[in-house]
Amino acid sequence: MGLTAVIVSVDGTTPRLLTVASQDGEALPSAALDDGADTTLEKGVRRLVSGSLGLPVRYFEQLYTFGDSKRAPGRRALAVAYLALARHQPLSGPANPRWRDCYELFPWEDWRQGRPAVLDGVIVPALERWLGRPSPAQLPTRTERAELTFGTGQAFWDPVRVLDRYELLYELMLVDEADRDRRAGLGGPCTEVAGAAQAWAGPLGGPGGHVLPSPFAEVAGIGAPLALDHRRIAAAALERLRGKLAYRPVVFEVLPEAFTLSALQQVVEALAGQVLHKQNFRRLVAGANLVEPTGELQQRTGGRPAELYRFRREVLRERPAPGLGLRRLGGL
Amino acid sequence: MGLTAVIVSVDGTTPRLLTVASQDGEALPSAALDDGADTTLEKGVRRLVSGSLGLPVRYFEQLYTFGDSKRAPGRRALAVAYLALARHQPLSGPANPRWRDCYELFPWEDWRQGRPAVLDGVIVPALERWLGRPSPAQLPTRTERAELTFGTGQAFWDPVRVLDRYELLYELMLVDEADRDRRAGLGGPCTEVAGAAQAWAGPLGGPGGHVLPSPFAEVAGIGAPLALDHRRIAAAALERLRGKLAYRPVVFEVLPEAFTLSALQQVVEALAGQVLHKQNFRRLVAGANLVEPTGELQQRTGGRPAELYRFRREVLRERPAPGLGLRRLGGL
DNA sequence: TGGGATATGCTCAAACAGAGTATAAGTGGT
DNA sequence: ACCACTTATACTCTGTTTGAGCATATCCCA
Repeated sequence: MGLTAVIVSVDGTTPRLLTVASQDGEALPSAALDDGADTTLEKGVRRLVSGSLGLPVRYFEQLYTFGDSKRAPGRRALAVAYLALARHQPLSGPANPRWRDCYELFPWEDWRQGRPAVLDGVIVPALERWLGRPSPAQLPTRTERAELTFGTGQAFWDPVRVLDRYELLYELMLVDEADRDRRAGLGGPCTEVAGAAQAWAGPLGGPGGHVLPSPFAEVAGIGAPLALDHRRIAAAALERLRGKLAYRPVVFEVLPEAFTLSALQQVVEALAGQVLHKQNFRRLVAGANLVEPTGELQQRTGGRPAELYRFRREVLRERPAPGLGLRRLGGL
Repeated sequence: MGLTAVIVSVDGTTPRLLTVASQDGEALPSAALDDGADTTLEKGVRRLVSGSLGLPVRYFEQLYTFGDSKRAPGRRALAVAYLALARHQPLSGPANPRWRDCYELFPWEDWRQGRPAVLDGVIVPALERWLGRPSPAQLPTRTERAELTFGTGQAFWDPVRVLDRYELLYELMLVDEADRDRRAGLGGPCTEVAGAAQAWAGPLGGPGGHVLPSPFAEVAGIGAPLALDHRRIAAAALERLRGKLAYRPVVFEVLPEAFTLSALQQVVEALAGQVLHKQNFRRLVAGANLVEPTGELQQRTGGRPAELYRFRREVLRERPAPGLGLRRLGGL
């Protein structure tokens, strides 16, 4: 039983996650659960994050438990993964901690400078090859899956479906670890995650598909891999975080005490991987009463000075945010 | 390492969850993880649900991993909980399975007949007593917590925060198992769940509070308890399910193949614990293209016959559902 | 045949989201 | 001191979505 933490911060406009050096290469910080000391899983995570890395973590939540017996060579490794948010700060320590740019791991997820080149350069062609040789029964399913996850065809790009996309790329052998796992005799189906998989093959059955033989491995893998299945875990974390942005004020946990509205917007944009309409964003934030001015100004913005704001922690209790009116019933 | 399943169905207008008889009393179906057979956690759950109960489960997703070493007497019991959806059907089996009315467990969650009596009868008075004797530092925090979770004061009732409410009731000793756990020397802080707790005590620190001494235990506990912490797990499941209703078409997994719009609405209302505006609900469903008419009519509705519809499974792939535009950024 | 019940269709206003225009107030160079 | 440039902030306009209610259709049953 292990614990794994995906610790996220934002450095200016760059979303980052913390990695450490491990015997298997760059990895997410992990630790075995100490049955004596860790009376709760949360305590275990705090020990892992605050203790060994000395990092003040401002928010965390349980992400997912990965239990595939094939996820690591040899042993069955059950890992409870946590998502954590921290303010950006310099790192040091025996484990060689490092703030990694999230979009080095997931280059296709950053749409802030427009549609990422890797999509049309590598991914879409690979998807087309994948769709080009279908068993007739599979074709519609595959087409739909490709369209929905990557927003080809009619569908839109949904910034939240990070994990779906990663898993499809894994199946297509477009990420290095797919090939690596296959060589190691692992690389079973990507089924085991977040309730995402089973949507494809109808009720219950996960894709059940194994990774493709090989012919798609001609290109160098996209993005930077991590040890074991840690990049998958990171994908699940980014998905969760993006989803959370929409209904809970979590961004503030990676922002300093006082910040400008532009800074706030940049952080949201960094995590969402999308640009937002500036004026409307401002209206939204103001309307929600999420922040209050500190009275200070930030000079040297390069233009007009910006007012500094702080998060109104009270809103954590105020927000009407009725979860299920007809209003929020977009999905059903 | 155990698996626990919260299997939900809807019987007419009654949401139900499956319980079995155990040595500790009525419990959720659980099983130890079989390291040999269960190469993935999902397989383990399928074995648990389909295998031992013979129930066709149409959807499931991992819910949460409960790892508090105090959650059961003696041993450390780590349990991965899954949420599962099934169509309602008669049960039988050696484990004495039974469809329990969800709102027997959580009477305060059903607002379909108006504000539940137990709120003003028991809960609000207890909250007021709780707020009446605060250490001065605690008062604002407690007030805010009470208001947000139970929608007293300014705040609205948020149908989704099922777990928050259960946990507060547990701390207030208003549910039987709180007292039971205390006697058994368990009943540590309720911290360990779903990222809900830490919202209260500011960054990181969970409430850290232990259950109250005793003076609140004068009333009989509210609702029907389950073994161990299973009612907490059920609360987490209901919360997840209510949240999911808003953005994923999961209701259809508990509905029969063909259904009327009224039946669909009744199921949503049953799970949400809220009544919805009929005409608008209809407009919403039609507008989302979620269903298509079968051409059949259902007679004997007591009034005009209703058209029968089926779920358009294709929408699982169509839905544009852009997750993060400014549009969906209500929470931030 | 008429009353009651449910299903279904349509209207209307308020709130909201997306996009654009205009103005304010700094910085840095000349 | 003045200029161009940059960023911040305010306001407008329009189409869409939501909440709520009214009206009509079509059955059952007494």
